[in-house]
Amino acid sequence: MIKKNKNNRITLQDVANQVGITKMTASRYLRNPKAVAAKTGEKIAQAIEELGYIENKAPAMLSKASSRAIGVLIPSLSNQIFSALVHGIEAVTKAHGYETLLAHFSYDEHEEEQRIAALLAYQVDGLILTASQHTPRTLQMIRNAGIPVVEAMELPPNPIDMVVGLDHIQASFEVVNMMIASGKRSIAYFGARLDSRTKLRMTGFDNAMTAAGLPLIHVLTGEHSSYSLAAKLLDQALAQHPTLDGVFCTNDDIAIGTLLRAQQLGLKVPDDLAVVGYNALDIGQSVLPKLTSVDTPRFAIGQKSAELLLAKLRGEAIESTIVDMGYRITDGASH
Amino acid sequence: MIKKNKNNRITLQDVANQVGITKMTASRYLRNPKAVAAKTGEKIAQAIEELGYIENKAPAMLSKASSRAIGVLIPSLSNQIFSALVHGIEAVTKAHGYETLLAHFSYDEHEEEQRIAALLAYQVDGLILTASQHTPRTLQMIRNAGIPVVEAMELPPNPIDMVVGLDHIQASFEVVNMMIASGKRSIAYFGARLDSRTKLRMTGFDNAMTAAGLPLIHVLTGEHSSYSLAAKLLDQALAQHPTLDGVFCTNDDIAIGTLLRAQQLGLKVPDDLAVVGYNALDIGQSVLPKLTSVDTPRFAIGQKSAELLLAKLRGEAIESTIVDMGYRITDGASH
DNA sequence: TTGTAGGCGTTATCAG
DNA sequence: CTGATAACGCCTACAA
Repeated sequence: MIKKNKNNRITLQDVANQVGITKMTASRYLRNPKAVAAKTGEKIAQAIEELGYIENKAPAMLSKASSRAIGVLIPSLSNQIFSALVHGIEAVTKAHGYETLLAHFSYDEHEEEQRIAALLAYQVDGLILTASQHTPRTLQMIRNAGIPVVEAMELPPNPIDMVVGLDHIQASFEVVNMMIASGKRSIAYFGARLDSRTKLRMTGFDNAMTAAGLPLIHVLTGEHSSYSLAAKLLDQALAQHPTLDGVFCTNDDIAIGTLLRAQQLGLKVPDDLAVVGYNALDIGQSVLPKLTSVDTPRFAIGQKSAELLLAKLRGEAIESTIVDMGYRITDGASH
Repeated sequence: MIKKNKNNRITLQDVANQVGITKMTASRYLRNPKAVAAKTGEKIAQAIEELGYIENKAPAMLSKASSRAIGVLIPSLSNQIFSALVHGIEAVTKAHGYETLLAHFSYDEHEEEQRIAALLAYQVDGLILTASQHTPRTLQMIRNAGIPVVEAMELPPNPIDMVVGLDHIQASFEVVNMMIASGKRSIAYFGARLDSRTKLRMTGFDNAMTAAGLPLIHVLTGEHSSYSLAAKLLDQALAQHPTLDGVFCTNDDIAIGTLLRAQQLGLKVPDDLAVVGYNALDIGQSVLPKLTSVDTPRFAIGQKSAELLLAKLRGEAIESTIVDMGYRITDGASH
């Protein structure tokens, strides 16, 4: 009969009892199997297997300086961008034996604050954030925790600590200039769910249009972006601006919805209406014409963010605490 | 100067020192502000604010039976289905003051095993899983932990504990019968990333086709589903089966990609080719004709899963440990 | 209303 | 190579 503790979970003591040693030896074996006698090690391994022992993170969180876990905050669980970012992060953290605690906050600063408090309660050694806007209390909590932080995706002007991102204003400026160079004159910006990146892209759009002496047309909504929402935005834009000949969209979901709607209305893309997206999702390759979009290196941003964070945790010198990972404009045919 | 402990994080002792009381009183205040004198409470609140004290989960994980956290495992971070499931779960857990620890495993049983071990190391009180296939070691770990488990999304024949899902075989059977009733005779099943739900839907497809005396056409790939992958699948299917007049897809991503590709090839949907999807994502409403799909109540499944789990944690009697949440076939026009 | 003592599971440290 | 002891931060139980 297997003895269990109050929590009904197997402890190192149970393993030690089974083998007839002290938990100290079992503990040593777990961290470094060669630190105990080969014979003892074998018995311990067998007991662990037999009892189904699972590590307990609590004591480490309680007593050690490091919990060997980092927290990652993403705005949304259904966005391929952040999925790729997380995969990039985990490619690095796994290789270094770090746990990744994931939390999402639905693009809400106060929700972010609560999730960060929860992650800090789990004693994470570092944080990777994906927004550049934080509540004062969030900033205070992070300061108090005294842990390294990476803000990923953007290049915020007043970073908390380290930054790995790209210049969304510049990328938007460049791609809108391409649209203007194609002869488009009445271009609208379609924005949804007004998060910080949506605003940066709008700034880039505004800069390009203003520089060309063209009017600014903004069609914005606070709703979560979706394909069907895009159709509504286009209908609205065409009603107000019948001469509309181009749309720069804050993301590919909006862009695809706009493109499909335009084609349903009998508009030729890009001749009658240019449509440009952002993020270069796969679906942009499945429509005709292929979608012109801004490709962002989110996997690489994740990797670099994790590398910077772990380097700082190891106390290594960081060459640059602000890293611009750049972007690429895809050669679509929709602009 | 604020005193900090070894971990450099503020503890209740720091708060108590600041006020000139013992940490016990501060602890009491946190759990129930009315348990201490009003004046003391005010001072404690002020000190907590001033020092930026954040709860530490470690002692609770270490000493109490309950960590007030549950673990949730999802296969993918970029799938709206699981995003909705998680939102449903959190709607319930938040209301009950439970933390949700999220992990993803990329549709890989062994990755799932590792993530479950990690969640158990964090002393979660319960688990919500989204797959019905688990490694033997996963099952053993869960048994050893002795915590309640909900398997969500499917109705597995040999459940670990509780189940909240729907009958994918029946849903697929029904929708394929609709295609047959529309006069389609040469229908293919498009499957990607062969997870358990893909297989269940294929079984439903097979059942319907066999019952109608029609041939089984399977076009499968182990790749992650995407719009552009769907185009390849359709090209392949048409090459092998020139008389193809219908496609039942394992999900809407594949279905939309198939529909767009069919239209690019000049095929009329549904007259030349019927296309039916699964999950009823928003994009199905943005294409013409609107996509016929199977709508699954994933938010409600999340809610119900969390409710069952918390009820069991409270020791309440559960009426039924297997809950079928049903499905609905959308009235699209693509079949 | 507030304080004291002890314990949760693991590991650093020091002994053997 | 292995063992004993103390410590981590909080909470339960008991005491004042």
